[in-house]
Amino acid sequence: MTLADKAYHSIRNDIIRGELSADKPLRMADLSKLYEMGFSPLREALNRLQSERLVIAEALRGFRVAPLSLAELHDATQSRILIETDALRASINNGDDAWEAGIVSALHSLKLQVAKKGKNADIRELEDRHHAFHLSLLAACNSPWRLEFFERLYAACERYRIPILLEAASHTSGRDMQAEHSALADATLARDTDKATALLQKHYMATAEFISSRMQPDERRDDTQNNRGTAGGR
Amino acid sequence: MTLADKAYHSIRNDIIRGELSADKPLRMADLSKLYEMGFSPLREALNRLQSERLVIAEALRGFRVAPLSLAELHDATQSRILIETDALRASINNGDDAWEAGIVSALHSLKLQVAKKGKNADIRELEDRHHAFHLSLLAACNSPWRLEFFERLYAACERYRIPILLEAASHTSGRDMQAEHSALADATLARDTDKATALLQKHYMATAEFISSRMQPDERRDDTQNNRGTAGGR
DNA sequence: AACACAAGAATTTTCGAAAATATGCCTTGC
DNA sequence: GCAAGGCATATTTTCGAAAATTCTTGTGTT
Repeated sequence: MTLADKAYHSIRNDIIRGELSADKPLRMADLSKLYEMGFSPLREALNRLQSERLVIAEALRGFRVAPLSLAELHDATQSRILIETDALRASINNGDDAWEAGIVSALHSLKLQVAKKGKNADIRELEDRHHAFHLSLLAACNSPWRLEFFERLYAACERYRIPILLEAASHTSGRDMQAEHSALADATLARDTDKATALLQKHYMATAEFISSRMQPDERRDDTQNNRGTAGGR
Repeated sequence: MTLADKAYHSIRNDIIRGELSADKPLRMADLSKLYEMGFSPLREALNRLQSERLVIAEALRGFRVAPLSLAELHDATQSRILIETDALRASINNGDDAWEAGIVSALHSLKLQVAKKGKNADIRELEDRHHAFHLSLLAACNSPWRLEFFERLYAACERYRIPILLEAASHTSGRDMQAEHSALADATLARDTDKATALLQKHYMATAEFISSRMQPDERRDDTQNNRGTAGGR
């Protein structure tokens, strides 16, 4: 694995997990110190992330973390539902024994991690297993393109979910995520396509709704850093 | 526009138009001569294209043009249908006067270019207008993510279409592309969602079928350069 | 006071060379 | 004759500095 690869994974993680916050300018000198490498591998990583819409590049004005907005959350959620319900349908049609085993295994692994809740440091592991579970459902869809889009949208949505997960109050959402995951796995393994896709849709819409309701405080802003308000004062 | 941007557009074009053929290794020294710039902007461009699946990168072994395969053509076609029928539906719901005008204008522009057929050099212009027409249909869908996926899949499919367009025999496909485009525009402007999406689906499936049938000769190989078969001879 | 302009500083982008790694060839040993 | 190992070459990857551009600050003019 080259330095550029490491840079890519590190920066991607830091953006998704919110350590590099939305709209933050990414100065080469700072990144170079932070990740302990020269400009070349960093710029290569940033160029990849630009294609994935996690960073924005402006010619001769460098890179910055892509902004967040309610509009994008809704667009990403709707797009996920479109692509994943289709992929889930295909998976249910094509899936073999190994696919089923993968789902059971991923669900169990996720449950185990949820049981260990409380420690903040484990949120990353929890997220990895959550991602693995949703991927396992679609794994047999036999469509590299749709899986690619799944990955893109998963990353896009994770950026909205993580900050809320970090506020311990996350369980007060009034819903039982694990029950939803189990029901989704059950319907899928039972090859009940309509039920499974309906549950998947509800699962994503509920999450988007919950995030929307909690996003009001300050992050709802759609426009990029408008200093106008503060600068003009007095 | 920076050198890296120019490199990105040039290489992307050359891959899509087939000047850089599938699986071809992209050596830095060659690219540097061909595009007349140093390694840095070239590598940045290649990293972007890697994210778009137009080039493949292997750590410490450089880049090569992404391979073509019947399987990918079918996957990309099915994915296009999924995403674009949805986006077209949304566009028909949301579209305003300017959207309608854009379609009429793009269709007319496409027709004009088709009329000028014969000159090979115009295929690029023809392709640009074809792309613009299909984009105009979806322009009002109000979903940046779906438009992004449209662009990705358009590029992926164009790689299969272009080589066939270049063989002058392309018109012998037994179908009238312009009639299909006109019918598609008519149904869309009439806000007949079901008819428009059905036409779009047929349009793409017919193209994929035609390409499939013509791909037999030598490009059908799915696996990347497997020397096994020839080496083991007898 | 507001604006235009210019010099200096900060930053991004690009280059050319050095370091790291892979590839091909040739020898050596069996 | 053939595989294993090692040297030379080719290639990718990374660095550090130079070039190009933007941003900031200060000055002068209206």
